[in-house]
Amino acid sequence: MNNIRVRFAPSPTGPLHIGGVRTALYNYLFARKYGGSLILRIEDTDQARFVPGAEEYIIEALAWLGIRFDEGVHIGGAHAPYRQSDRKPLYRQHVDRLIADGWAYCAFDTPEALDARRREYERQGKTFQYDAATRGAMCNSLTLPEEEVRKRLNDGAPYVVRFKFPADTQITVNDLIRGTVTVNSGQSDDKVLFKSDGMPTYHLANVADDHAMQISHVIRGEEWLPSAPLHVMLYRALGWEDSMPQFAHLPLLLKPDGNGKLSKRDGDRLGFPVFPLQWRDPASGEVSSGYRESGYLPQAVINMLALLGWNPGTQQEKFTMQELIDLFSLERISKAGAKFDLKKAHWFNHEYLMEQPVETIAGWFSETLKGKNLSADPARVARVCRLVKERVNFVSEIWDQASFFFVAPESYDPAAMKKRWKENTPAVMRDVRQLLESLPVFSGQAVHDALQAYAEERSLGMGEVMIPLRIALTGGTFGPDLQEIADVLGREEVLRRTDGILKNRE
RNA sequence: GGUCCGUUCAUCUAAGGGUCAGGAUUCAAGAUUUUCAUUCUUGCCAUAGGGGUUCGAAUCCCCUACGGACUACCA
Repeated sequence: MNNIRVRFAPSPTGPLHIGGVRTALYNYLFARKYGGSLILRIEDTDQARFVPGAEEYIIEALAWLGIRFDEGVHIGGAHAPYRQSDRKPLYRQHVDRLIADGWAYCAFDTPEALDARRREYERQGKTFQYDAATRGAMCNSLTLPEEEVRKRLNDGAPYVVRFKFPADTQITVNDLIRGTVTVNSGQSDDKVLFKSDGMPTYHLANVADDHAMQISHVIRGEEWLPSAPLHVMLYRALGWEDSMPQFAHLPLLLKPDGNGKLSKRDGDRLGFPVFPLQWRDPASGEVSSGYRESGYLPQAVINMLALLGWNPGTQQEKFTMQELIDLFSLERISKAGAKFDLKKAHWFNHEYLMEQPVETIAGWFSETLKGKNLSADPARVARVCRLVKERVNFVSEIWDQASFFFVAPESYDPAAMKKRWKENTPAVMRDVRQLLESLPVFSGQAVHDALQAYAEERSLGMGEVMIPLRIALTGGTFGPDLQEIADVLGREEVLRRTDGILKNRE
């Protein structure tokens, strides 16, 4: 119907981090909003950094978050293959054409030679750059005699292909978020397009594939802005300028503490996951936590990420995926980097947790119980969840709030005892015990009424009666309505715990 | 070092020349409650600095400062 085609093109060098997830999300929202297509392309041109399992991880993580693709390495499509290593033969022709047209050349300098050259410049306080000014002094097809070049190529000598950046032209990149960015070509070095291992570099592969896959908009992180002029030049050199995609460079996600862009290594150092899913590094065995395993709901992660660098201009803060799709626009993406806000992430999760049916929450909490070798009637678990859910941000916190429903307290909060367990309390508790035992019908309401009557009769504050009982039942001064607690626990257990605390204080 | 990008409360951000600079999160206080939490109410807190342009600037321009990205045969 229309020609909006965008892609998310991660490199399988490890787990995706939330910055990457946000890039994927924005691409997804943009595609959906305009009825376009989203493509998942795997950019694995660096064989040395390939990490097994990373591709599967990326697919699973995005699926968990509800980001769906129309074409991609995992589902195929009209432009398959979608993995760059599988597209290897396709790149060679572009390189050959660039060389033939004088846009690129072969360079035979060894990594060691380049290193030496860089060090030499450094000694003189300068920075070496392989460009129009220096390429004439290097070992390449521009400086070597034609015959020598042919000989080296025939002999299979290792070489790379470099882009021949013009010495002095203005290159303009039109960015949908930042406006016009102009740089002089003289600032750029002759980037390697084709490596000695026969694989293209990111720059060539990216441009070639975006063109082949008819990508209309390149929405990617700001770290790519400096190389965007090269990409523009590449489109021009390959004769594709007319169908060049539009660029939108997203602001970076920053570390919440100090400075700098959020990176994979920040991991759990800062108290929040940087990965959508838990990741176990296959080489080191090191485990990094994920949002999913930490108890975040995918909707919360999506909502939080969507607002890190974008907003609809209204005061609405909570959005369904469909609302995000309807509201999204590239124009409303901010230019400055955004710091991750842990507290707000918690708040979002709380909000979405509250929206879940109690049965769902109870289902999750049952797993926690199972893990502790506790079993309970589903109706009872659901009831407990209903009582405590508003007090937590994560399902994992329910246990902290509700363990006493399943296990009698083994100790009593010293601070609470000090403050609330008075001299006359044991006597009061013995009366309370008596009262509850003789209740004709035991219910939360009955307990409440009986204690209220007792307090009035003895001219005691409700707190003097209720709080010690609360401590007896829960171990501290926290938790939901005491009447509800008593009701769930039942007479037998309430009496047992009352005895328990009295015995403990003797 | 060089090139490019950026800069509104602690954090995410709104206000695209004229508003008491708004909202959310956090934090604090109050109310409520038998506890804690929730909830409700209130409060604290910002246009980096300096120059212009203009009747008028958070908004446009310049300089400075600060921050960031990039500067590999990595993406």
